[in-house]
Amino acid sequence: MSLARALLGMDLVHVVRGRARAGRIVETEAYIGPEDLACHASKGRTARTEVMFGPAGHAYLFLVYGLHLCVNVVVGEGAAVLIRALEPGEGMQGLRTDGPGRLTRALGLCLELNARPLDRAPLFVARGVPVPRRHIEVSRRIGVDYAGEWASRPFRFHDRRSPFVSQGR
DNA sequence: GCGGTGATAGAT
DNA sequence: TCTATCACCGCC
Repeated sequence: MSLARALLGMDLVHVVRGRARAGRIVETEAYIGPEDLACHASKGRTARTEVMFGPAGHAYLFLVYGLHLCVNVVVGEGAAVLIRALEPGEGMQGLRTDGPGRLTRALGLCLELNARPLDRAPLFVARGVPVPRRHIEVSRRIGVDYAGEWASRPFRFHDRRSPFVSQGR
């Protein structure tokens, strides 16, 4: 929860063949643990969700709808923060980064990056300028209507100054 | 609005 | 083995 706010303004960087691709995080969602029915960890500890129960600061990547990768920062105890939108930075000009599937494609991520630490290359979060609380807008999470009351919890965060926030509903 | 696509989890 | 489901996106 606090991490979902703290990640706003930080840079997500992927180094591919010596070239960095980077973007500033402007939209996140918190998935708070096994009790959260929208969180994959609500299935318990499985081969897929195990990484969310591991060390904080590692990556949780998964494929959704057979086409799109999503990237999360692991919090631990079954919790993680989904990165939903970036402002294109180094090596990302002209690419769309507004949306969890678009940004993983723009960064060139792949499933093999799952469970890797996010404090070193090839994929890492770099210090940026934190978004002040007054600029953070809070809303319900996108695309989790199946999760009952959990779908309406205020777990989505975005920088209201950014034009690169996703348009999902 | 609708369908593609494949990993996952649970059922059979 | 089989089947339903899915933290999305591009095009109609």
